[in-house]
Amino acid sequence: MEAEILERSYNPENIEDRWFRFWMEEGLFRNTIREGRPNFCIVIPPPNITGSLHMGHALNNTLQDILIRWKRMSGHNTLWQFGIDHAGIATQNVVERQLSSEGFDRHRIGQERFVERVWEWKKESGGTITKQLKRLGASCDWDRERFTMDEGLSDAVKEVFVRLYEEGLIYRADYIINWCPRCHTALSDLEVNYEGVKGSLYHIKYPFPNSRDGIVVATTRPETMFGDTAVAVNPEDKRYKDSVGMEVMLPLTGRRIPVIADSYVDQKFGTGALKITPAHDPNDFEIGIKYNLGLIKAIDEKGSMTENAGPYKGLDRYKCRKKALKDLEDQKLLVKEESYEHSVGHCYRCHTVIEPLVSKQWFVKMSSLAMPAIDVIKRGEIRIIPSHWEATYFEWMNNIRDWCISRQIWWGHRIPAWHCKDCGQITVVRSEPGICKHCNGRNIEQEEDVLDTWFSSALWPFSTLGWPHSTRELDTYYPTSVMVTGFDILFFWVARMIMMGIKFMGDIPFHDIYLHALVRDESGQKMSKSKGNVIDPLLMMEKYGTDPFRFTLTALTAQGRDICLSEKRIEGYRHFANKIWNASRFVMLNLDGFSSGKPKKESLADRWIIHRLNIVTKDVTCALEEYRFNDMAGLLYQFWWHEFCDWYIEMAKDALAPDADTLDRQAAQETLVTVLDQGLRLLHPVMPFLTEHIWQNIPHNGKSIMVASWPVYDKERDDPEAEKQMTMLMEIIRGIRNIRGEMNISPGVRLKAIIKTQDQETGDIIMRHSRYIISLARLETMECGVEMVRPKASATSIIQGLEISVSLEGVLNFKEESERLKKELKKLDRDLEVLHKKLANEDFITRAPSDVVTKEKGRSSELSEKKKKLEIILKTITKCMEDAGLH
RNA sequence: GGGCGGAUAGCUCAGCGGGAGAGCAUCGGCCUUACAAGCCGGGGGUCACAGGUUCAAUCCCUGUUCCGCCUACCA
Repeated sequence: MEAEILERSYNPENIEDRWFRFWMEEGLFRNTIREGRPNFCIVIPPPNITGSLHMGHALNNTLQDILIRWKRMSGHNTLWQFGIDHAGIATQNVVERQLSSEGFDRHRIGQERFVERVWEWKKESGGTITKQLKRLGASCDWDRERFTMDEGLSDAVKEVFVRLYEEGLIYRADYIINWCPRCHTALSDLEVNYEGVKGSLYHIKYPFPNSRDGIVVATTRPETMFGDTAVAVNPEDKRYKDSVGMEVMLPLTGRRIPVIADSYVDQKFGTGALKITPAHDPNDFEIGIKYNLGLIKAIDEKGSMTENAGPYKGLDRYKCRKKALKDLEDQKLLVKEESYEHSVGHCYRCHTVIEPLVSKQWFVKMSSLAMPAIDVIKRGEIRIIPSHWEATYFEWMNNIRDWCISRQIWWGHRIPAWHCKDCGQITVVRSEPGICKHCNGRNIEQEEDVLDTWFSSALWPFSTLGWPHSTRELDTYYPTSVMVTGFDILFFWVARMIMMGIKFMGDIPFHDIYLHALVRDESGQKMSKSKGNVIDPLLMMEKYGTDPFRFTLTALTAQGRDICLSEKRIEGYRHFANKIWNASRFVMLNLDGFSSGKPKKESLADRWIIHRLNIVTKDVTCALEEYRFNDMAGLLYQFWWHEFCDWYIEMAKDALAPDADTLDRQAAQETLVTVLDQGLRLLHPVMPFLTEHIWQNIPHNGKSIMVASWPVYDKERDDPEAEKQMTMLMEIIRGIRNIRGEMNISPGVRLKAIIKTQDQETGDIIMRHSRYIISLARLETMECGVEMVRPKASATSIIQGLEISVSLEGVLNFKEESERLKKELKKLDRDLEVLHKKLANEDFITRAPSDVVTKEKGRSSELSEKKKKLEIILKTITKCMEDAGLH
């Protein structure tokens, strides 16, 4: 690749697409397995086929990409397994909508044709999210893309279903389930969102036969009364003691139902009498079983009333409610209506109010699967990060309920079960059996229901690697390294993967679970289309560049905290990208005559920045190891901007000047290239495009920064002496700049500085590096030594025992300077007061650790010393003011 | 109802038993030829409230208030 001079400023447009293509063409994303290397594997949380990239995806995949790129550079065998989820209900909804716009519905074209239509749709629109993830720079092994509905994964699904069925862990039963009347399917408990809804609590009188008296029940859903099979009261309830065992008449239909007593009923709620509708309420269902009440279905799968509702038959459930209430009122049986807020289940896909229904469905028995999945977390075989999610996990797993896995839709894995019309038995096998296993009859039909999408997702960590076949990838990468996902699907997905992994692979699916936060808007609101507060990641990437966008997400990803994203932050980090761009540009413009090699003459600044680079390498690596993404970003930001750019580059300028010593220049060039190279590598996982582009244009070895080695901390390169000396020089420079700033002296004015040291040695160090101070503090001259005398008309700072005076002959405003010193003294007094109090405390001296005491004593004497010096200076200033007649 | 998390600068957030931090915003001074998407400097906080533990608390414990979130069968 030919080097090019960088443009004057960072412009992401021209570089992102280009380098992504380069990586693809070079096959750098591809998983390569080499013996003797550690393995690192992430299976992607599969995006929905219907999806397009939102902030959650952007965050989730940025973090995964950071980990994968880091491990790839560290020399691991790496696989980031990509794939897509068929999203049963969501996809079916999309295609149904399409059909309806053409004037069809799915029942008219039939299941087979419908499924074909979905595949057609997938071919056209299914690739959207893939393209978008590539735009984000995701370094998945794109050649290994899998789809939950493809052949291999479907085999895995069948295999698992059959084995669970054979073990008795899958069963079919009549049970109360959550029914979505719009999607026309059963849903698992997790797929129902409960929301507070303002409704009413209706008090309805159920009369005794041949009596005007009766029992008043309270309900939020009067339309379900046609399915009532009893009225229940608390056995302790004195009001109803005599009624238990009697019968009441169901209003509007006149059917008789018994009054029963059960302690489940809360005397204090409503009227203390509860209507029992086993076919339409999960609790009532339980009570129904307990008392053998039978099931009367009043509402059908479309949400309309059944013949059991008598004259209301065929009415929509809400229309029926309205009409029934009016009729009850006419009959004076509606005793009271009070407004009441309660929570109502909604379909998580289409937001329709869920109807609890009794229906024949397939279930997975969970308790025996859950137990080992609890243990692996307890034993620490799988770590959840941040760990506080463990409690939530245990809570759910310990109270786990059976999982309803059948869905009455057409898009999904059809349940591999065949019903025999002759003997009524079920045959569950891996492939079309042809005959009934029980009676050998040929009159069999496959179950129409399909499986919950999460059933196939639960197998994801091994099905994508080839299971049930034995493959090299499966051998190498299972258990995978880490699962990176949002906490919102901890139960939906993560827990189920653990259970299935243990069950079918005999091993955990991953070692770590990193649960990241939700991305919210800047005021902490969940982003949603209806609120109109969504920030579109694609728009952000276009506007500010992918790298700054990724960096922003990374910098905001603190463990256990939600992310409040504002566009301002992205803009800010674009400035950071520009800074890196320009620092690199500076280096490239100063490489005349550069030849790589160990410098013969290192300056203090060279030693210092190499030392800092080494430390940052250690810290960044450590942050990654602990999933502290925000710390990683912060460390890199600080190092690049405030150490490399603000200090090292400025200090190197002298050495690069045309008239500078050749050896100095060589050392500076070598250092600049080294820091740039290593600094870019450290940054690459977060900002892949920018770093690749720059890296390709500086002296480098290797094909791509993507596969350049990850920098390694080397204890030998620690240089605490350089750090110490630089810190002192930096503080001196800051001290002089501070005076300039506070005194409002323009940067154009060159100053004279006089530094009085306490010992000769320090003076020598300062003099040896005076060029840094002269240049960065913009001095004309600098003198330094033990014997220095402060000029009368000068402003002074005390730093590390040094008395730094800036001569301001003729320009010093004595009043201003005395104010400045007084301010400084006031601050000192405050600090000293605290310290004195502490040191005067006998308990502190005796009980605090001795190093703390020593430190505080040292600080105290340092500050006292400083105070003394400042007071003397203030005195002379005051005297000067008096002499000049100022007050 | 149960559980979890949060309350730190104007904003968004780190930190966490011994000297209150960052980015952005703000104010003052600068076109100092890598960068005005920049440089230099400044101001700004009883670390929600009340107790307790400790030589020492923003940090640990208890309680209160307010905000999120998860979870649950009160009709």
